[in-house]
Amino acid sequence: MGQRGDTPEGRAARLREQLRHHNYRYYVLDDPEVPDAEYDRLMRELQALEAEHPELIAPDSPTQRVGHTPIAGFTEVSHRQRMLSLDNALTEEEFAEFDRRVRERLEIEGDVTYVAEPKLDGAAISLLYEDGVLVRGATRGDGATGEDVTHNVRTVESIPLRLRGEGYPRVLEVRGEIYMPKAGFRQLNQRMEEEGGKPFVNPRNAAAGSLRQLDPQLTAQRPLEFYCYGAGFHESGDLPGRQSEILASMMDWGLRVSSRMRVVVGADACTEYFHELGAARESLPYEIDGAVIKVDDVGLQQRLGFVSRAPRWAIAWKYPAEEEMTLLKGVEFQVGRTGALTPVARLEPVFVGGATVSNATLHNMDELHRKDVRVGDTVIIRRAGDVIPEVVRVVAERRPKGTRRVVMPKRCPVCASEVVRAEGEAVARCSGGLICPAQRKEALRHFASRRAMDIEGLGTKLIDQLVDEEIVRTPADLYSLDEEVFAGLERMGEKSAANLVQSLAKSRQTTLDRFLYALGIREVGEVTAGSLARYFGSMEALTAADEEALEAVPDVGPIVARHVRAFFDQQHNRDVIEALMAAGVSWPAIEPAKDKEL
DNA sequence: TTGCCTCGAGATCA
DNA sequence: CTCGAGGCAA
Repeated sequence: MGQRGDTPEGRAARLREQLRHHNYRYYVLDDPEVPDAEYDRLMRELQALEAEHPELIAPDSPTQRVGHTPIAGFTEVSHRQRMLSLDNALTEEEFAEFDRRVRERLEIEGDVTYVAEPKLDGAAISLLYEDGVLVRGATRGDGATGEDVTHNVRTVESIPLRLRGEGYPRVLEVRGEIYMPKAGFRQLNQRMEEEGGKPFVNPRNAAAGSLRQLDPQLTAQRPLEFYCYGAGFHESGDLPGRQSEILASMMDWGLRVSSRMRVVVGADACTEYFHELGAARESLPYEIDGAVIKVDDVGLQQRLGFVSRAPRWAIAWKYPAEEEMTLLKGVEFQVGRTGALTPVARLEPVFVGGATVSNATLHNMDELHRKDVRVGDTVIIRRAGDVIPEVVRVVAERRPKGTRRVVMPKRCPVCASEVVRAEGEAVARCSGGLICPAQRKEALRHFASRRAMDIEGLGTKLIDQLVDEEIVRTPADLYSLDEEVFAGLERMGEKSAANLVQSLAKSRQTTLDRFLYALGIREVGEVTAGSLARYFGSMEALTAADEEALEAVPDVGPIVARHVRAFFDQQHNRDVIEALMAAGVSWPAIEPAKDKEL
């Protein structure tokens, strides 16, 4: 209700102020001041006012949370400060070791002051505020570059579109976790099932999936929440000197911080916190997989610095991974790109750690025998680091009679070539080389992959067909195929075939780095391929280099040198390279670094 | 490794 | 409608 003499601008400003306040009370403090009906009434009034005076609409108005048009696609954003991951501690000893290292590096005799908080199971997010207004939300990505998900982030009510109060830096990056509470997850799944959709398998995937929607109207229907846990980049304004104070400031600015955040002094207090949190875990309204412990003093954090991808001043102390029992139905041997035979456990599917697991690698025979895993056994499964399925151990009491030790096959299960295990090595390899269709398929997959030749549209199924039908033997064969050949394959129409021919043509123009990497030389990954390319500058120089010359390349030791030399010593490898170049694969010339140094 | 989303395109059926 | 590919997150 407008007051007499109130201008539309003034009224709109006051309504926004009130709505922001109530929103904050409701979503951030979880302590509403007014009934929902009152909030709705204010919101409707503002909407009406804005409809009447569209010029009054501002992007940070509470009415503007949910955009009405889907975005065309995701764009990349580079983080102004890298988003790092955390080292893990899985046991009390490992945590004690972390604390010991911190004290040692800082030369502190007594207790270190830490900040502890729950580690939520959601998706990490970076929020950028400029002049207190939310201007960008981005996913973590690889830490350096993430995806712009601003349109979706804005729909999360516990994320303020505008910061409250004052004293925040003019540019402030807030970091935190977007997650889906257990209750919201249950309701959402119920709703989806009622509507004939299929439910999400766990809250984490539901949250991450919601953030990847193009249409913010859909995301707005998902019960997402946000907790902030730190600051990233900031400019024109200072932050306090302690993590705990930074978080306190964030709360003043209207950001939601876990109410279970605590300042804890010394390792013992951390341990106590960890166990208390563990006891409360079940009853928490959200899923957590551990606690995050950070050194409180920012000055000390800076002195501690970083190791490669993780800060030395923080650790994720995780609860033991969930374990389940299931039946081991068989052990198969998978043939990799280098011919390595990896034993893989085929399991009766079992839901563990938020996903259904039906395969688990057994790494190698030593590992397999150490655990004495046999077909027919009941085994304990977990997802190590909550990702990779792992056979923990056999349940000995449940072993049926007549099981036998698993043995490495004498011959490759794919091509029947002899399997050899080099002296002192843990892995056994198919000796068939590129005779072996499995190795050929893997080599082609690698060749076509994004970071190698980047042949779009050439996926697993297609490669399988091309190799099985003996249309393609080596990567060079790919370039001699035309649309008719592709169109004759399963699930390939004219359009797909033409697209594939196009992307093959495009891949011809590459770089020496990529080409070297694409060849799949053992021990030559992206980084080494880059070093070799820069050092030698040309295929001719590299092919001619002996082991001694190779070892002169930075980060290339005797093992890599031997593999590289062995690769070029094989006539058929040289033939393939020649054929590829004859097919038009080329790259810009590089000035060899070798010559510059001399 | 699994699950999620999106896109393009082929397969299926009315 | 379903599938394959690709990209992303943990």
